[in-house]
Amino acid sequence: MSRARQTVTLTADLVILTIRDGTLCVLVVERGNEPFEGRLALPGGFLRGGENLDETAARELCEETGVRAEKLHLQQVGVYSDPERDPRRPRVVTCAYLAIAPDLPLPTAGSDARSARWAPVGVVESTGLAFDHDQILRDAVELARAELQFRTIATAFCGDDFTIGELREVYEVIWGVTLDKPNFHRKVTEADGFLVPTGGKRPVANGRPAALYRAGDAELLAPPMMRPRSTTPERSRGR
Amino acid sequence: MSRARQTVTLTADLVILTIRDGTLCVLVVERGNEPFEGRLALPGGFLRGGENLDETAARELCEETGVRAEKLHLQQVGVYSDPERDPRRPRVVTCAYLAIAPDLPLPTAGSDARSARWAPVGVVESTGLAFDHDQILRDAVELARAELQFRTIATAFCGDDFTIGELREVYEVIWGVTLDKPNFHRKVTEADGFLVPTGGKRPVANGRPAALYRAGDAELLAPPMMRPRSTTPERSRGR
DNA sequence: GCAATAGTGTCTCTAAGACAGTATCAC
DNA sequence: GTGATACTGTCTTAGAGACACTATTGC
Repeated sequence: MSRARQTVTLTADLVILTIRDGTLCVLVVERGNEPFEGRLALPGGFLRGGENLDETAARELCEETGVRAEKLHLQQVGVYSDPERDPRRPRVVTCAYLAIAPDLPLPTAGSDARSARWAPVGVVESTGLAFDHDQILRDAVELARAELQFRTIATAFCGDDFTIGELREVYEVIWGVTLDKPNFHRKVTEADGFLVPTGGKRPVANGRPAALYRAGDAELLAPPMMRPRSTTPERSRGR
Repeated sequence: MSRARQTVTLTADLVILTIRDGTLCVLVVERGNEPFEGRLALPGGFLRGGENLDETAARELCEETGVRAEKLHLQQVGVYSDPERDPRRPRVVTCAYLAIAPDLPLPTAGSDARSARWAPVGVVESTGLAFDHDQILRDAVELARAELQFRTIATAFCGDDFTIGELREVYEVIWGVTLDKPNFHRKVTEADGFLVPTGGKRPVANGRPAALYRAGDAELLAPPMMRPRSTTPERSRGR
């Protein structure tokens, strides 16, 4: 029996991150069915006939956020396949995806009437999620932290147009550090293909208006954005 | 039908890399069954009852190389789930793993009498593999290239004890570049936790004997090993 | 001695970090 | 004007790269 090939069902679970009010937030849903009915969980869904898992994830992402998935950053985190991770039969194996979205209004009273909402990652990590979603969330956030250094995904947290101050806030919130404003400004404006100035300006409550930028073509950030070494109390959260 | 939950079988496929005679090589097997009978493919196997996919991969790795999987580097690359990737029913979805091994003798005439053998990655990429294994191989090699910069996995290509010249060869072969010997030496010996001197020396054919090192505790290489920008004709191979 | 590889010293230059100083807004 | 934020200039310093030089072997 234990040597037999397993037949499993596959799901794609989403860790959709955004920044709201200076806090890293994740989209969670309240489960309406067993198992773990009433508990918070990551959104996700089953693989369907004609699609691959990336398409499953993109479909779910669109359903949950109301935004075309092509406009958001979406990448695999990993596969979670422990035999005991889901009590259902046949075995349920999931592929976790990291999605990054700007601060957008959810379709709360939408057609599905899903109880999807943004919750601060820190809060969710202490209250706990269903299944092994705590582990998935930790892994996805750690992946996002690492990718910020070498790839240009930080712009995915911002809207189409954004200021350098908003981009800096992305790094500061996700890494839990404070960065030097002048140096950050020089660094990102000089990184080739990272930012494209739109020419527009955004008035600020009090102060000089900030120039607006759009995301450039580059996917890789060269040279990388170095993460400060000293100010890193985030390590303690790791596995 | 297309909206129905799919039931699938899961496999773990392995991209086992090593360096032989100054060439990056991958372990391939000749398929003995349909589909793709007689074609070359990556080794892999089905998920079994009591195990998760990481354990499936570790078991296969041990079977193919004859080495305890804990001694080798093993990590997920990604999930490949296109509906047409495997003609069998039920659908076969695979999770690809990257494994890194020192140049070791294969159990060729072993119990299983598997036709496993090392083949240069460049040759395999031009002759082609079964299924979507060409894509998997490209992704795994690209992952290895990227990870070399920031993690200490290069030591996994070496034996227990190795010289700095051997370690430098790992970088040069995988990146397809030549690195400055003195600068490389200083860089890796000063990186905290990367190398531990054993005190031993290895005589060389012609020249001063090289000091021997073992892999240190660090997983992250800080500061990272920067990959030369100019000498990179490898990009053209990408997807 | 010569050839070959291992390893060190030193100079240059780029880029990161610190931080003073300037620009442009609301009031 | 003050206060706030955006942005620029400049100095310092760490580290990458180039490369001359020394060290230790086989012959």
